[in-house]
Amino acid sequence: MTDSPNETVTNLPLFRQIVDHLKKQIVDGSLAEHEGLPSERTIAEQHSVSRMTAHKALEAIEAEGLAYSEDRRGRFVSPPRINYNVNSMASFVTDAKRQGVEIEVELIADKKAIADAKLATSLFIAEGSPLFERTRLFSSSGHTIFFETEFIAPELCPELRKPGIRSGSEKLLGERYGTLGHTADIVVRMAPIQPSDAAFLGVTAWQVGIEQEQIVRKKDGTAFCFVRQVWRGELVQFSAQAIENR
Amino acid sequence: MTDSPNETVTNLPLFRQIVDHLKKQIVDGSLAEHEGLPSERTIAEQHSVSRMTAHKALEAIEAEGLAYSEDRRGRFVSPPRINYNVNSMASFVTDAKRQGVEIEVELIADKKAIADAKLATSLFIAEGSPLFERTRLFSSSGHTIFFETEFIAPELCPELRKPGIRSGSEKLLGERYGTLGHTADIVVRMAPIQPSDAAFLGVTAWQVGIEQEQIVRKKDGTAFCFVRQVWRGELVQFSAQAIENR
DNA sequence: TAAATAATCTGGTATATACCAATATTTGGC
DNA sequence: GCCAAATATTGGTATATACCAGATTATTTA
Repeated sequence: MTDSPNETVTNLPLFRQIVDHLKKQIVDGSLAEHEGLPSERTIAEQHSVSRMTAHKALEAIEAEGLAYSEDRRGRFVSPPRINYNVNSMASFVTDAKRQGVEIEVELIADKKAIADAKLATSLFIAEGSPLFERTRLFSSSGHTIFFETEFIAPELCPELRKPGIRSGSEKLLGERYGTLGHTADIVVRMAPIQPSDAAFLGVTAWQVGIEQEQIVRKKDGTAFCFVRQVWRGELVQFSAQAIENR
Repeated sequence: MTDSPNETVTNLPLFRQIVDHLKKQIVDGSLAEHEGLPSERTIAEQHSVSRMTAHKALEAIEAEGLAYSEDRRGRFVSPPRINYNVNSMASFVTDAKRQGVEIEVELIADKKAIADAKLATSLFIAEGSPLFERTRLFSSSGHTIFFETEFIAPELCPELRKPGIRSGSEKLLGERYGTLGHTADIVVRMAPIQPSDAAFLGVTAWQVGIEQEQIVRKKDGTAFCFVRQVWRGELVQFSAQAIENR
């Protein structure tokens, strides 16, 4: 026993105490979703610490997924996590709806591309093959959640060539491949968000997020589509189901 | 065109340039796995920046999963990511072995516990019910990767009561439930590592990692085991397979 | 009233400095 | 050669200060 009974047994760094203080305000609801947090300078003054310490505290709050920052605008309370079931090909959008979260989808790119080494390997096509590249941004109440870039090999699915497919980009994920998509190999990893990706999300570059890659296959096992998603990591949790000896 | 042709088009913050410099050294192999990086003070001197800037750069390198830090010892090059297939109940250990990574398992706790609210809900048992709690630490070449705490409800699986089960803790994951475990509901999310968990992993508290929760079920669907894992996020990637209309 | 301008606020970055406590290393004594 | 004490090194934290450039708001001007 080195601590005397009446002194608090914290031993926490200073900025951690500020984190706990802010956390309380967020979880007890005195700060609403998307409501602005006090600025770094205000917090520094309130807690009589330097601005750098306040900065560290707010950074930590972000890491916990309780708030997000917008460069030179301020910091705001994060909405709760959304669950994403990676095992189901069902639409994330309808999935979210079931959780009471309305998702907006915005098409931000729809162009032709050519397969680089990675895409070529993933889709078993030649490097340089033509592809459709389509990027969509998913958000909720104006707050970006993730974006997704699909690379579709038209040579592998003439079904998608017919008119309407490119204009159907507003469609929900679950409907996008019609009866074409059957299985998908998914990889999820934690990674810092690259500047170009951060621009899409309206997020500070290099902050840690979640990267997801999918290879979508037809019923016969042919890969025809490569999907890459970049998520604000604190906004989502992934669920899956394991089965023995699959 | 605001940039003149002969000036580098970086526009990167100072610490980012240091990150890139270190990154190069790591990826081209001039720094081996688990080899020590230069200290913050050395880097500060080498690049003529303040120590805080060097600190930020090294923090960023860690966030990218290229290095890890040990408090007051130094920073070291991270080993490459390990893949973990969440869809298969197969052993992570044998899975890793197939990738050429040898895993050491250490039992760090094996005791009786009682169900709190969350465990009670997950396992459909009464709050306060007795449980077996077992914690194991998984590492590779002495480098911790994750730990796992299992909560097993003995009332739900008398099979596990017989002698041998508690002593079998060195067994591989895939063998642990014998033919008992059949499916598992898995949730994966990014979260800062709490101090108590960080202690297990030998990692700085609050740094972002990956939390996994499993509810393991028998063939009849009865949940009998709750598993919680905490990973060094940069060390792993999760793979899964999605199937349409499962 | 509407548009242009100025002042203020914001987070991001950077420096120089300082102290702490755990860890490594060197040194000294036997 | 071995062990203990002194020293150096390390990452973590904290402060005070400063500048930048975009965002927001207030003010002035046409």
